[in-house]
Amino acid sequence: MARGSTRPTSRDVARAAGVSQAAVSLVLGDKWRGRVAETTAERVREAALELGYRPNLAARNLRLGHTRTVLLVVPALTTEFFAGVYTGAARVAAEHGFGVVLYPSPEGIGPARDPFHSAQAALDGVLASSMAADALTAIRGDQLPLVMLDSDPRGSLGAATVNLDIADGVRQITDHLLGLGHRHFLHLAADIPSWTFAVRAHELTTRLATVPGTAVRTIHAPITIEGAQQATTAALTGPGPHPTALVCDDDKLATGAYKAIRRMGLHIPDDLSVTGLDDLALATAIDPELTTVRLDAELFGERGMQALLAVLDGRTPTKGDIPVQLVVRGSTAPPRTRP
Amino acid sequence: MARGSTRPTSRDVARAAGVSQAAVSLVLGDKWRGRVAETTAERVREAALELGYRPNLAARNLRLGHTRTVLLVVPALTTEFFAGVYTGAARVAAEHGFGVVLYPSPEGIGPARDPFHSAQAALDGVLASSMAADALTAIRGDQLPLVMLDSDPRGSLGAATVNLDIADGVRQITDHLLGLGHRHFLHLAADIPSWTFAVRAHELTTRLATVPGTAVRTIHAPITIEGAQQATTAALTGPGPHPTALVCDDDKLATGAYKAIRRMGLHIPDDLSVTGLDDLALATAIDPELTTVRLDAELFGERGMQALLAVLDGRTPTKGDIPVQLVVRGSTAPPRTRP
DNA sequence: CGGGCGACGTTATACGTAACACTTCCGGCG
DNA sequence: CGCCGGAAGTGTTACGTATAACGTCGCCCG
Repeated sequence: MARGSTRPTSRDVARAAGVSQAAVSLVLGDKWRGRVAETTAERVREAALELGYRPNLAARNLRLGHTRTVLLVVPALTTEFFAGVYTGAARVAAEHGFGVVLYPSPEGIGPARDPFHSAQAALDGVLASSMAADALTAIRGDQLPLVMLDSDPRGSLGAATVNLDIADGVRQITDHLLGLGHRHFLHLAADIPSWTFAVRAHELTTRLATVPGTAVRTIHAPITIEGAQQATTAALTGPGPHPTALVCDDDKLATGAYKAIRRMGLHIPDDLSVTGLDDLALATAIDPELTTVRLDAELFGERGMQALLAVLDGRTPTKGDIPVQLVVRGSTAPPRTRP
Repeated sequence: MARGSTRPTSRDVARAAGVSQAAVSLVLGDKWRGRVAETTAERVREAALELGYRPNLAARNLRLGHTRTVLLVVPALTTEFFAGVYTGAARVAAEHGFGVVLYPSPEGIGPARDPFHSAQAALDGVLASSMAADALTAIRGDQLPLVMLDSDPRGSLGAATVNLDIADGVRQITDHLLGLGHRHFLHLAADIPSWTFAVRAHELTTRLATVPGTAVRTIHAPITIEGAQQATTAALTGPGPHPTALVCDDDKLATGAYKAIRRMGLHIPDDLSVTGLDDLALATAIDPELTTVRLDAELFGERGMQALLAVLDGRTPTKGDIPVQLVVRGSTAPPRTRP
C-alpha cells in the first residue's frame, strides 16, 4: 500500500527527468509549443507516468484562483427529475471543461449550513458502490483509501467492503415462496455484471437445488420499467411451462413486470406471484402492493462511512453484513393449481 | 455586485484589526486559548465579520494536506435507494467533521473519466433550484455568481433565472379538463413555499376564474406518497360537493392520490379524473397511466448551465422559458354525470 | 562581421493559509 | 535584586503549482 510514501510532486518529476519544475508544468500543462524540445517533453511525460504523478489540485486552484467547477444544489436525491437536470448540466459543463459537484440539500439532518465545506477540494478517501465499477479504474489511479459498498469481499483489490446481507434476503424470499407451494420460478435479473446481482442469482439457484421438483428459468433485463416489461412479456408469451412465481432482482424490475402481466390480462397474485427487492416507495404505490425485502439504505450508508473513517484512521473496519428483512404484502399467494 | 473587488484574505482582516495574519489564523481557527487576549480576539472576529471574510479553502487544503472531504460514488441519481445511502453517509460524516461530495457516475455521456476533476475544490458559481431555498442564505453569504432554477424572475436577488414554462403546462391541463366537461376541481398542492408551486396554484385559479360555473378547492400535502394519500382520503370523505377532476402538483402526489382513491373503491377515470406534472417513470407505472405534463429535465439542466457559464463569462444569459407538453393518458375522461 | 532572433530552457515569485520558533512584557518568588 | 515563566503576540516558512521575466547559444541575414 505504501502508506507512508507521500505523493510525488512536479518537482519530483522534474528531478527524475533532469529538468526544472517549470518545464514540467509547461509540458504537462500543454503550454510547451516552441518552448521545450519534443524529446525533452517526452522525457518529462515518461517520468510523470513512471512516478504516477497527479497534480495537486489544491495547489493548482490556489495558484489559478479558479476551479472550473460548479455547484448544483438540488432539493433531494429522491427525484428522478433532478437526476435528469444533473445529466444535462454535467454534459454541457463537460463540454466547457467544467466539472459538476452535487450538493443534495439536507433532508432532515445532514450538514445543514455551509454547503461549501461539503463541496471542497481534493479527497481523503472514496466510498464506492460496486455498481459504479467502471469508475473504479480511474479511482485506482490515485492511491486513495477506498471502501466498497456491496462488493465481493474477495477480489476487491484489498479494499474493505461493507455489504448488505442480500444472500439472506433472497433466502427469505425463496423460502416464503416455497412455503406457499410454488415450484416453478422465473427469475427476472438485472443485466448488470455487478456482484450484488450475482449474489441474487447464485443464492436462488443453490437454494432451489436442494428442493426436488423445482425449476427456475432466468431472464435478463436492463433496470428500467420498460426493459423489465419487455423481457417479462417475451418470457411469458413464449412456449414451455408457465411459472407461478416471478422473482425480480429489484422493485423497479418488478414494477415493469407488473405492467407486462397486466397487459396480458393476468392477475397478481392469483395467476402469478411477484417479489421485488429494496422496498422503495414504489413498492406500495403499485397494485397490489409488492412483497419484497427491505434494505436499510441509511444504515448501509452509515456503516460504509464508519468503515471509511476507520481506514482513514489506520484502524481495521468492523466486519459483519447488514441484516435485511422480508416484507410480505399482497403480491404473493399460493399458486392456483398444483402442477 | 462589486465584480472587480477580490475576496478579502486573512491578511486584510489582520490589517483591519491591527494584528498579524498569524493572530487571525489562531483566532479564527479556535486555537487561541492562552495565546491571544479575549479583547483582541473579539476585535479580530469583528473585523472578519465586517469584511465578510471567508477562508480560501484551496489554500487551507494546500497547507493542511487533507480536506476532511470524502467522495461517494453512486451508480446514478435515479435510485431512491442511494438517496438513503447518501443521507446516512452524510450524517455520520458531518458528525466527524467531514463533508460529502457526490459523484453520480455518468449515465450515457457525462464526464466519463477523471471523477476527481469533477470533485475539486472551491466553486466558481452556483446553480440552485428554488426548492432548495433554505440553502440560499448560506450561498448568499459568499459572493458567488448564481443562477436560479425555476424561481421567481422578480425577487431572485438580482440573480438570473432559468424557468420551465410551468404556467403554460397548468394552462394545458386545465383546458384539457375543461374541454372534457369538468367543472368541479380539487387541487392537491405541495406544502412547500416555493415559487414553482405557487405558479401552479395561481395559474389554475386564474384560468378557472374566467369560466362561469367552475369551482376549485385546494388541499396541501407533503410531497410523499403517504402524505398525498392521507390528504386525498380526508378531502374525499369529507362533506360538500364531490369533485370530478383532481389536479396534482406533481406525479408523486398523483400516485398517492391513486392509492387513496383505490382504497375508497372508486375508479379512475370514471369516478374521478386525475392529472400529474413531471412525467416521471412513475407516471406509466401506475394503473391507469397518468395524464401529465412532460418536463424536459435534461434541457432544463443544459439551459441552466449555459446561463451560469454566460454569467461567469460576463455575458447576459439569454431569456425565454422552456416549453412543456401535455401528455394525455388513461387517467382523464369526461365526467360521468353533469352536475 | 555584428547583431538580432528563435529555440530551449531556468530562476524567481506569488497564491492564502497554518504552525513552529521566537520575542517582549510583566508579575511573582526566592 | 535577579530571574523564571506565562501571557500575548509577531516573523517566517512551507505547502505545490503556473507563469512572467530572464538567460544562453547558435545561426542567418544585412
